[in-house]
Amino acid sequence: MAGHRNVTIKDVAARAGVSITAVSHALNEKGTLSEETRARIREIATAMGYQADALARGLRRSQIGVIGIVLRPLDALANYSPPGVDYFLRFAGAAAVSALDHGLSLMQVADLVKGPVTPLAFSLDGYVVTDPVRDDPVVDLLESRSIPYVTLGRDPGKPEASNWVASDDAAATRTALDHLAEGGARSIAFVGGTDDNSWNADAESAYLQWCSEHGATPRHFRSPEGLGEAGGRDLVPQLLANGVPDAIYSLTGRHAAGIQEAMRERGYVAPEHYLLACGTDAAQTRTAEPPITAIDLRPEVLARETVELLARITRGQAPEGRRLVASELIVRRSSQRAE
Amino acid sequence: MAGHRNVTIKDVAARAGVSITAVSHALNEKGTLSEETRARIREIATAMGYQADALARGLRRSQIGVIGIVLRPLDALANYSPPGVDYFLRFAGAAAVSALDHGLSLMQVADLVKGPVTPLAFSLDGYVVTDPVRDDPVVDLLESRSIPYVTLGRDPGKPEASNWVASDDAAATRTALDHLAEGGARSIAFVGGTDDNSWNADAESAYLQWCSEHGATPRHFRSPEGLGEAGGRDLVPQLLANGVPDAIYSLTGRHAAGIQEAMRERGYVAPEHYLLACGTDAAQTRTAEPPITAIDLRPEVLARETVELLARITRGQAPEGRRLVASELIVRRSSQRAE
DNA sequence: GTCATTGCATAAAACGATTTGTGAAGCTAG
DNA sequence: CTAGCTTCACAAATCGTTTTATGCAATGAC
Repeated sequence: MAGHRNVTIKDVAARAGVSITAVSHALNEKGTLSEETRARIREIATAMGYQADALARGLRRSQIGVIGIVLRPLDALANYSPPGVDYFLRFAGAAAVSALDHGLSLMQVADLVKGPVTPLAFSLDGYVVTDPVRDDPVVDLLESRSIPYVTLGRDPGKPEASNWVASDDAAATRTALDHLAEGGARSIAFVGGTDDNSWNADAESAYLQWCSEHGATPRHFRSPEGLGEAGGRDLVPQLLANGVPDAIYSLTGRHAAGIQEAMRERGYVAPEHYLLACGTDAAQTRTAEPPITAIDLRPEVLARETVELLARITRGQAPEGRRLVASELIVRRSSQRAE
Repeated sequence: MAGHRNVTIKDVAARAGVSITAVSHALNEKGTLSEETRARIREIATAMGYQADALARGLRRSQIGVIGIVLRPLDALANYSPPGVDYFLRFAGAAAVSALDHGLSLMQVADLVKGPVTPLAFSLDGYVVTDPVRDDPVVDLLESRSIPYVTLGRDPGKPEASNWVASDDAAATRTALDHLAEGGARSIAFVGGTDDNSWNADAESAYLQWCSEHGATPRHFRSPEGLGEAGGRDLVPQLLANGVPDAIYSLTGRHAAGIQEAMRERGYVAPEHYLLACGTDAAQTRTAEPPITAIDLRPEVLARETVELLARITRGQAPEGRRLVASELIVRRSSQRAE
């Protein structure tokens, strides 16, 4: 059943009694062929089941219809799909679907900068890079190879860049804090990550701003993203150092889950003893006991916008970047003061 | 920052003062160059940051270092990542990692047979096809293009084929049924899917066999995979038609979840009123209330074996296929008779 | 001094498309 | 009849590799 060599442009040309140029022009609406000839060639081509070889075409056009995606924060983690990061999985899945709408397909590329990388990596049409950090080596690499890319979240080191899509983290943070304040919280502690990306930066500065506007004393903590739940747990003694805070706002889902556990072990349960909210929604926030109020960053919308921007750029169109996507607060039990 | 054309083999040749043939030979350990020349060329090449263009190389070698994966059962579903199918996600994730071990990377290809498909689809080195059904059009397509592939689960229409890896579903089914019987169940109902794939077929026939060996009357139901939880719910009246069964063994996680819900609504709770077990593990079986006993198909092991087999085949080595992977029963509350 | 033999390097032909430039007809205008 | 236009098709160059076949020195044997 093997040896069935695929039909090439040469085969079609032979059958149609024309040159390969004619075939190429007919199929790509180029050149100066007569409409009759075009039609005849098209007909024969489909009859023979001809499909242009993507590699050969790509070699000429330097476009192969595939974009890469680099999930930056996951590069750092040992496991590529730990629980609590389903924001990225949802984003990647949605990006793949969106890509199809533009006739592109999506290839996930693991860590572009270390180790042997996919041979195809540098032949892709463009990249989506999620949550780059300042002076991100992946971004630098793409720049040096002049491969187009769009980042999800601003690149903190490139304020002038416009090739990004991001969730409106400042607004989301204010919404969450307002919600907690409405629940009666006066002192709200903030827990962020340590990666130098725009998500952490924007949420943090929005928190500080909010505190100053509301005359609250900021209580502000950080824990490395990589530590996950353990990082959240370890923070609890500090969180309790000056008494139990009225509310805790944790950016990452894994920290939030760890905090909730460690708090419970000490006898503090949300929403009775404190309010809890999280900056991103995940399986963990949904299934926690009690379920944790969280911000839905709307990865599907973000993915659509990101891929659309990248697709335009690869098509050489003028990019209208810097797109902000509004998030949505999902109120759950952890922040609803009992009646 | 653009226009920074990548360094080609020609550039390296020019700098080294040799022919491009020499460069190619030096870098690929071919030809009859002297060891000194080889070394010198290698040095210059790395100094210049040369990396062979994957497309051009692929055009010659017809191997680009990328394999495709088709998640067959998901093609049928509207959404590509509905809850309860995380077996596939785990499998795909693990396959990607395994691929890297073989210097390959993995590209997920959505539905190869309908609609416009990735241009690159037919230039990939090979495919992993999960759970093909009888006369699967995807498999036929790959055959007709003589693209190598390995299936996860036997192709029911190709008993002579050896290019497959599968979980040992007959053994797993017996293990689960034995476990339920140990819990005191005499009548055990079986719920399978309707897809004509080997998973359904093997589990079903193992069930019938087990029943005849144990003198039990088989009570055996089917519901289309696509219906998900609703399909499970709708089956409950039939399941209860002849009284409450001692135990229910549902192959898919989504059916199991639906069954559990609809049973509870009628006042039947596992494990008090009946025992429940599921043929695959998923977020739903873990977080259900009570958590559902399930079979861990060990997607990571399956992925490793599958990719390894495919990698050998693409390298032209003699394939040793037909690999069976043992599953593992995870006992949870739904099947543990209270003391 | 000639003829093999060996050692080393290269020229040229693929791979399968796209694109640029050229030219052969057929037609019209003078 | 010829110059000038169109109209339509094709030859050949190109993309960046790999691979096959060829060739040139230098060495050794007689």
